[in-house]
Amino acid sequence: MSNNIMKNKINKSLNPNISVDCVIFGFDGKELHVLLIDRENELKNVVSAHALPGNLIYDHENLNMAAERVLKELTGLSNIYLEQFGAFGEPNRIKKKEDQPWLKAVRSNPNARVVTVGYYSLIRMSDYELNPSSFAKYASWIPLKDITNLPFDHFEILNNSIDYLRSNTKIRPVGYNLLPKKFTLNEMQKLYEAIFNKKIDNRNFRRKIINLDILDKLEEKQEGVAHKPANYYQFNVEKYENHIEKGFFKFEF
Amino acid sequence: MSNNIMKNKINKSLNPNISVDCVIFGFDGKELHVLLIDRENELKNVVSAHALPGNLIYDHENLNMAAERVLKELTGLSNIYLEQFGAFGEPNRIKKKEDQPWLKAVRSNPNARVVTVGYYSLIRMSDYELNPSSFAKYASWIPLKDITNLPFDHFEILNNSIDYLRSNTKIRPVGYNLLPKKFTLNEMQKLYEAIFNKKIDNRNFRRKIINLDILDKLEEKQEGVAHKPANYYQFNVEKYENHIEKGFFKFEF
DNA sequence: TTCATAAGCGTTATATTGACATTAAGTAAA
DNA sequence: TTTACTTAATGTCAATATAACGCTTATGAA
Repeated sequence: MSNNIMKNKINKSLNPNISVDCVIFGFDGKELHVLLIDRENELKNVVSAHALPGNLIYDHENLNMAAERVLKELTGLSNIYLEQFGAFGEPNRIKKKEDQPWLKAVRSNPNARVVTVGYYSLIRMSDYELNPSSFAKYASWIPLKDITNLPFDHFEILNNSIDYLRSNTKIRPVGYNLLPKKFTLNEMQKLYEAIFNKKIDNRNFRRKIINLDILDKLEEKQEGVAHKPANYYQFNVEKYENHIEKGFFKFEF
Repeated sequence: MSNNIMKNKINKSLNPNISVDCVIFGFDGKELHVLLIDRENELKNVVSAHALPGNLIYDHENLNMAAERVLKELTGLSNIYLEQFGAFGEPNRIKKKEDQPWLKAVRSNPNARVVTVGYYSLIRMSDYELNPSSFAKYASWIPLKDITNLPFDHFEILNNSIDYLRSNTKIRPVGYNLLPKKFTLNEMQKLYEAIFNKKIDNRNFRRKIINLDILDKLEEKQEGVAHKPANYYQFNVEKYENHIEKGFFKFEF
């Protein structure tokens, strides 16, 4: 075996012990969805067909690259900003009996201990087309509220990502990736209500958001709606980024 | 080889690809310190003697357990609450030339790609004795401000943990593990000043902290000091835990 | 007695908060 | 063309939190 081939082989090997899993939240204007893959594709009659898109990483790529690659391979989505939110490493996290058939079908070393790193992202569903490449598997948007269990520790990972999303949303603005370019304040409010899963007073919401000074009010209004048309807003990217950077904290000294 | 021995061997094997690293912040009443191990112990003339305490994990332990074990083995510290703050997985994170001699001295597979999970903790230095067991290696407290470089990506990991600590301190109270059982408000203020590395107005600090309603004012005062004696306070554990749980966020709807 | 040191306190002007109900602007239907 | 329907948009008040700012107090040491 020549040195080159050898090197190539080493570089392109999947690491049996490290994986990434992606929690992609999508917003359709009404409720939060999560992007799940359909494992029937790989194994018929798998106990729970849906799972978070995730897989082992290659030794030549870093964790972010791995998450992006895996997401693309499994769902077709690319150019998505992914943020790490935690590592999950219970020794038995993929040892449940019902999860073994699938592991055996897809892993060359199904018994290896795997630590996974969780990544999450927020996107507007209408911006992306699922499974566009022939390489991509089958993935679909499932309403968050309908997800009650997942294989492995994916349900725990999902719940962790939700906690993370909520904490994060209290600390810095959210929505640039979730809302259309132009949106109404009520659409934005619905997004926040979806994230926190509770009703928000609309006067207070508007005041708070506007005082953040991250939005530009446009001239444009809704058209063709059977009610008073709402004004469109858009994010002022510079101010938005600035707030993302600094956060808005209660405790400043 | 009997089944038992085989099992034991599998269970007790170090995973070559996954490690944990611990950033332990200590407070002495004046400034923040970080607990670093001295690698001269294992290899003479190593380029940078100090490093974060960290090592590969066993396949039978979860990440938290691994962090606790590694910390104990390398520094002697135990019973410390460790919190995960990130995973670090650049493919070349341990590939720097100057780091190789040490890796070769301590790792059976020094070329393996290793992803590490960072844990951090905050403790009062006076509460713990370093290296008490014969098993423990050499570790010492280094003032944070004096740490300008570290081997591998440890300096990056350290900086990440500081960011995490600061964000966290803006969101929930800190200090229960860092301050003595009884402490003065000025000691607490010094802690916050050490964390944020800036002066804080003492009237405003007192008002904010007291309004948080997490402290109990004691009858006791300082004795033997050549100035007006300060009143002692202690954390009201129940209220403190409650605030840790809920956080104090600017954005409530 | 006075000196040095750190502790401890208070006010004011400004901004932010939560709670709460009505009017406005457009389409659709009668 | 009038009326009904639907969602958008707005304002006030009382309470609370904020930043900025300097002087007095209690103790041990000299």
